[in-house]
Amino acid sequence: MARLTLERVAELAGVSRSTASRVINGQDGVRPEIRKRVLDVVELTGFVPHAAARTLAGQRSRILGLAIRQTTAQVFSDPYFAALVQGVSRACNDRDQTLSLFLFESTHDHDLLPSRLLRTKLVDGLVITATYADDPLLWQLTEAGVPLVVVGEVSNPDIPTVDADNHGGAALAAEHLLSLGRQRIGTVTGPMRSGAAATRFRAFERALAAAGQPLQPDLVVEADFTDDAAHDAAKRLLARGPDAIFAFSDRMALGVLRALGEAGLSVPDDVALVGFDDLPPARLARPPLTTIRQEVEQAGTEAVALLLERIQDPSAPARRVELPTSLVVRESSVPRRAQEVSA
Amino acid sequence: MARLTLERVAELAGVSRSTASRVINGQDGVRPEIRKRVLDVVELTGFVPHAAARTLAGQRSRILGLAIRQTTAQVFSDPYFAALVQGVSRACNDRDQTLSLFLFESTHDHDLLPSRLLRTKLVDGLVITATYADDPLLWQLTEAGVPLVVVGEVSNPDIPTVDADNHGGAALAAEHLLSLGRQRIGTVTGPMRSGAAATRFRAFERALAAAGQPLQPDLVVEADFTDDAAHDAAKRLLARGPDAIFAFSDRMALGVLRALGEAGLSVPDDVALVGFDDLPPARLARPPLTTIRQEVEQAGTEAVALLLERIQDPSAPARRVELPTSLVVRESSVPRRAQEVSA
DNA sequence: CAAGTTTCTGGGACCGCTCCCAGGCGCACA
DNA sequence: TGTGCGCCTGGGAGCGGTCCCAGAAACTTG
Repeated sequence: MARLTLERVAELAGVSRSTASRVINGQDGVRPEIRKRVLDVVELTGFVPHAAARTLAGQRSRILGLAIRQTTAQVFSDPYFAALVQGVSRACNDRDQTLSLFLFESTHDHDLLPSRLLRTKLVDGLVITATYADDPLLWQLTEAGVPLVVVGEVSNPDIPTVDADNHGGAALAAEHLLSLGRQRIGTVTGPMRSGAAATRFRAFERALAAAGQPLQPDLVVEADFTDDAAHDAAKRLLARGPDAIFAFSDRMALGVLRALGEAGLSVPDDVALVGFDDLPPARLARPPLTTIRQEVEQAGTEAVALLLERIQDPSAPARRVELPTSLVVRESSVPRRAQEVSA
Repeated sequence: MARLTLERVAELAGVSRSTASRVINGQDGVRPEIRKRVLDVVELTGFVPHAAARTLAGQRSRILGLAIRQTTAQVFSDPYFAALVQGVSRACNDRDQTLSLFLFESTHDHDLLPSRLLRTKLVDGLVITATYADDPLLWQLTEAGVPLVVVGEVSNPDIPTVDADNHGGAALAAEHLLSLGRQRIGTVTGPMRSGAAATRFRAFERALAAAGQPLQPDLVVEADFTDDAAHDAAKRLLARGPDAIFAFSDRMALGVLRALGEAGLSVPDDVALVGFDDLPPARLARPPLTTIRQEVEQAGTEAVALLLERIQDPSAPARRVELPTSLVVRESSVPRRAQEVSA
């Protein structure tokens, strides 16, 4: 059986390749009657254009890459990335793009990204996340002329980004803990070279200071967004007797929670706890976690939209989208007197 | 600047396109001296062959698809899939393949899979998971002649699969709970049309029966692998007073744990709990979860290996790889008397 | 009704690579 | 030294589309 090609479809419809191509790509300038004839044949045969041929001839692959740097082997199991992937995937499906996922370890697969995905012209553009604000990779990529969108913060103003309102979110957390009357408010931060962590930190610090209750340096510990690191960091922190902790992600909050449990401290009675993200684990934790909600999945779809814009017009100024954050109060931070109220 | 193409590389090396191609593809039959000349030019220029052109000419895209059906919006956040993706991704990187991720909702994106990924010849083959044993999609795909590997169980013997030893794992769980002296052993199963769930159930049932302590029908409740469903199912189950529960996944065990907590029951004192998977959440749960360990990430890499075999020789008999399972005992099922031992 | 437009349609030239085939060259053998 | 054979190498023909351009057809307009 001869392969089904555009040529064959054209033949069956009694038109030329060019005309068939126009119809299939929805270009106008084809008489309705002829258009219908072609569409009928397409319908009948189930013709679908060959991806590679299209790419080769048309210079566009309709494949978008999603690159995630794996700091540790477990990073991808972070529900944050799961949600992000979900959003990106949905957007790709909706906008007729194919998603290519690229998980790389900085050390090992580093050059695979440029060579495998980019210089081969496999992808039209890249959504990239889990990078640091001044990641050299980003410069490398922009210089290579790859359409790029970063989910998170970057220092290079020519790169479009989509990010949560980290500033507002952290401020909400601070105000909330203050409103509970907590006096010794501590924090388990992410790595400070991460833009998100740095921003949350500054905002948190500022909000506490504004309330006349500045953040005490000894109540600040740094972790790396994993629960294990947060657990260890929290153990150090607990020695300084905080009565409230703001963890920079839910996943880290879970680690903190574990440390609190091991120390025999009750939440929120002894220590109030607030996380960041509002992903499923927050709700499932015992006690359920108060957290700063951000729209991770939406960030994914938004990133795809930005990337498509970028691909179409690479010279347009880089847009930056900021997604809202909000406070979700659960049991891990209810006021002390209301503590006996159950879920 | 003229684009860097194979032609140009050949020119720079003073050889023909064909020879350059041979060198780049590692074929032999090229004089070492000439080979070196070409490789030097490649090194110097950083040439990488154009993916689409290769695909078009060579009939192989070097792209593997990973398709995951999304039963609920949250499925992908299941750490099981996270681990699987991780494994598949790593294997693709190692074996010079690109990974295309396709998350689809049965209802909405169903036909996107065949048309977007397959008929366009975008992918050389497909790893597919989260399907049911007799999923019509699988027949459809095999009939379309797409090289296919399923992670899980399928009824069609012509499809290669990689799967955990569900039978052995479930038996381990049963024996373990029996060894604790539990009398009223219940189970929260996955959906029975899932092959894994069915197998685990049969094995669990059989192992209990073999010990002269058959599974009581009223102590069996079915859920759908999500924690919420497991939580609800467990609430029903608890009314029948079980003293041990085997949940068919860690994620479900977490839901059960929540239900137990809400019912004021202690684990493992009142009810011993065993999960399945041994993914990170199991260790992080309070108390840490006894579980049946399976090598999810390895399943991913194995699937890629099988798929590559399949692509190379589609007519070879379908291999089935079974990965070992093992019992990991943690606090959720320690013997009653040892309960006071802390972590 | 001729000439000038505008609208459609068809053909050719690629896109960059792989693969097949033919020819050149060197060597062994007779 | 002539012939045969094997090893390398180069050229040509696609792979299946897109895009540009020219020419045909249909429609204006004076």
